[in-house]
Amino acid sequence: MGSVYGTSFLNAFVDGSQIVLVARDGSGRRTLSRVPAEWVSYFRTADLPSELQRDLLRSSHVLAARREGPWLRVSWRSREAREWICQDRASPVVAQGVPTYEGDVDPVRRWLTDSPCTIARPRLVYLDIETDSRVPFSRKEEMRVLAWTLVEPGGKKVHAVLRADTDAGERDLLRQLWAELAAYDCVVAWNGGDPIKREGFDFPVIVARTDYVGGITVDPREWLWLDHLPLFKRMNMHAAESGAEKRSFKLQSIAMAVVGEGKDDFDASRTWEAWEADGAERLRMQRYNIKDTDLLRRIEEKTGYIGLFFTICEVCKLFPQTQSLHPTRQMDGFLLRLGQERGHHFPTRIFRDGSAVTEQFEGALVMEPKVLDAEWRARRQMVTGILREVHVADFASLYPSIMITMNMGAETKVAGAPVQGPIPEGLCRAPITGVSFSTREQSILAFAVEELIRLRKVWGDKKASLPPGTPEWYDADRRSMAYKVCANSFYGVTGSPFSRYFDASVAESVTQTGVWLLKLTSAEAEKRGWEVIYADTDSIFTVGCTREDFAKFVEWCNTDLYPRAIREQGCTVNKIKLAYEKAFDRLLFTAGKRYVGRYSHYKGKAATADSKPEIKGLEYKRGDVSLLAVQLQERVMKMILDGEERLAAYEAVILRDRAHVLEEPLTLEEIVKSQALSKPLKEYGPQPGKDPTPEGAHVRVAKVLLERGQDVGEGTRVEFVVTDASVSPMHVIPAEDFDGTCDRYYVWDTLVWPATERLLSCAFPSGGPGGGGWESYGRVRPQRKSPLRGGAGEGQGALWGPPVPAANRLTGTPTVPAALPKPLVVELHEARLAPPSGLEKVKAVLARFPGTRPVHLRLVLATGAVALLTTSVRVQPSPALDAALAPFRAA
DNA sequence: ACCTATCTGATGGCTG
DNA sequence: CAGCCATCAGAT
Repeated sequence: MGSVYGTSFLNAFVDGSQIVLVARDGSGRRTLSRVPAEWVSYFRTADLPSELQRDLLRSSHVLAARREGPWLRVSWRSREAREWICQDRASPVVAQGVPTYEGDVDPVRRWLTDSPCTIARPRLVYLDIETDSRVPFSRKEEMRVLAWTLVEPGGKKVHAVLRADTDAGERDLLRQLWAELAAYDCVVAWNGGDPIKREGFDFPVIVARTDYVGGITVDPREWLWLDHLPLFKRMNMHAAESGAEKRSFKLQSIAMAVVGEGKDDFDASRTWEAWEADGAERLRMQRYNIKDTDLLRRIEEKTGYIGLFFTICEVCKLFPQTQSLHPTRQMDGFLLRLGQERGHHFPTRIFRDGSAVTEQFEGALVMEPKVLDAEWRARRQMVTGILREVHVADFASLYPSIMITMNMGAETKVAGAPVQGPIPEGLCRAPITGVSFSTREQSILAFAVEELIRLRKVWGDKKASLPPGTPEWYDADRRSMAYKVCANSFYGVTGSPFSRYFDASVAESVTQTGVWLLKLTSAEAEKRGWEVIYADTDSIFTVGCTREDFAKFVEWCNTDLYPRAIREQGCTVNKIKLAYEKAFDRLLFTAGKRYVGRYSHYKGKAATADSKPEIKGLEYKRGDVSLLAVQLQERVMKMILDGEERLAAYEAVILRDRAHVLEEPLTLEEIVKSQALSKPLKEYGPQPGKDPTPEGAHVRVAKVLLERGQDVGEGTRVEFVVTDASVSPMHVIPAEDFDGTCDRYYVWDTLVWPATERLLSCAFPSGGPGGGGWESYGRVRPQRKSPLRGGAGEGQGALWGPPVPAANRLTGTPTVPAALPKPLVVELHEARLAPPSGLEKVKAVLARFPGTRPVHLRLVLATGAVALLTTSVRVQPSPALDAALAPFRAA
């Protein structure tokens, strides 16, 4: 088939015994060509006993066989024949334990791997349809299509609406749609799903309706169907700045978060009525449809995710359709091709049943943040938990670098090499696991990852050489990013039992070499008298040194420490590189993987007043917490980072929000919780052969929504409101049923306050104003149920619950850890601290009496109330200090 | 059908 | 029935 070699293809699919290849000719016309579909498996001839080889070659199931170096390439007559030979226990190949290679690769992948063709950039179009709203979602194939819109990336729109509520009318509408689609190759829709598998919405509906109305000759396989929703999710999860883009994946919510565009004023659950009403109503529905479609285009304009995905597909030789989003497919595309070029083949992927126990392996090192330990703080005389001037270094692309440096790969792994002691010539050994790899020939994995990193740099350099913002600059940027995405995902695929590259000992050697490097680096930093206060996977956080010290240290690690240590493991190359990434001016941990900090510099560039803080793991970043919780946490976070030390200032913010939660009307968006269904709804609840597990609130709500005919498939985010958490299981309602009633005590005690309490009790561990513990702001639920609930106050539930009992204000046991030195308490009078510099004057006085005890300043306000100000100053109490403070003392 | 580590909250059994 | 504990699910 010389005519199709070396060209570019848009799509391909198996049709009987042939592959149909889709391309476009010079004038842009779509062309179809056919090549034979091959069901291939490889053997190593050395593995095949001669008798078995003879039998194989004579078998009627074999279409063709040829030698390729040490390999035997066998083309089977059918998929079933190949499956039996490679996977069935009764087959002589499996019975004799002869390994097979790539015996699961489908004909399209095989052809793409073997031919030097490239992936063409498809013509992209966005699609959205409106359907009959009277039909429940569970019968989506029975919904009549009322309108459709296509939008091009450039903004050009085509729209059509049903002319008559008849099958003939719908046939015309769909015929028009397919005629327009002929100009495009890749169709993008939000929750479009899969046209064949009945998943999602738009794609299966138009295919099912086309079948139903009849008379339209079209093969949907000629198009690439790409679901924008999972694509956005996958690309955005790591990139999202806050939880706003994770809360709901409805098009309207994402559009709001990304392009800042609100809903069109139209009730989507009444499309039928709008169509039937004709006139202005119908026009509104049409406008709504057009606008929704255009939102897809605008989301892509902002994010560039589809463009990046197209580039990833080009790099990995995949067609840009929904299935190609899976990293296993991406790595398969890249590595099968690379193996072919280098005369190497990979094991047949065995389909294990779900119940099989998969091999687990150890992961990365995560240190408990030292600052959370009260004794540690006491030793360092820290009154607050806020760290200052913390230097952070991290390894550049740690896992890819390790894979290259240790030449890791299933085929370079050496069985039976010594786990400790001297390392034999020609081997290198991963520390901790003791797994050895040959250094004589580069592994495919190492080569692949090195190639990806090299190409990333090529395009990164190219980008730097181009005028920013030009199409070429964007293209180079996307390519550089695509190579990075691939390089980073390869370790994960190696650790996945569903991948043909799965090897737990290789994956574990990757993670444990990381652990070893981190510990090595940490030990060296501590030898210099600095303290490593936190480390996670590929980064270390250090205090006690200057910027110059730390920069020099990182340099020394790269030029001295690592080259030496790596050589000692027998490696012949070294790609390990540490970088001084940033320093935090202020940094607050609440737990491992949870912190917020403000930079003093980032890669040497000094931070400015508007530099955004770095937030990791906190509720602020999560999509499942209520908005009120996020807002309070955000405010308090900013205050902490701004250096606010007057606890009374925090109290004001807390009490204001608490009063709002307990006493004022609350909006749905402030309190709604959102959780995803991680599996199909049917799989919740008691499962045969498994212990019964309690049903989560979101599952109970999802079942109600299902009853109402809504789409609640796997991955759907369910929004709900808790109406009574004082009973078990707690009472919940779908968000759409919210009428202003909710359990306010639950909202404060569980949803809102704990997230902020954790911040404050880590920042100011000795407690809130007046020395009470921060926990005293919580526990607002009265001991007994409000008499208003259920009885006389019918219909109000907890909505108008009683105000917070006075007993719950600022009481509780102080939480000063016993190990901390007792602070010296100095009472000051507000009037004597006249701004602007009153407090500074007091601090200046304190600074003249350096010592070992922390000071708490109690400020007596004009109203008689007392506020507590913590200081970072420590003093030696003395009569002289007493005298110096006298002018500021309270009467 | 990409890994592990970690944290948080819901739930239900057990205990005093 | 509050508090402790183990277990599970979900999120990062």
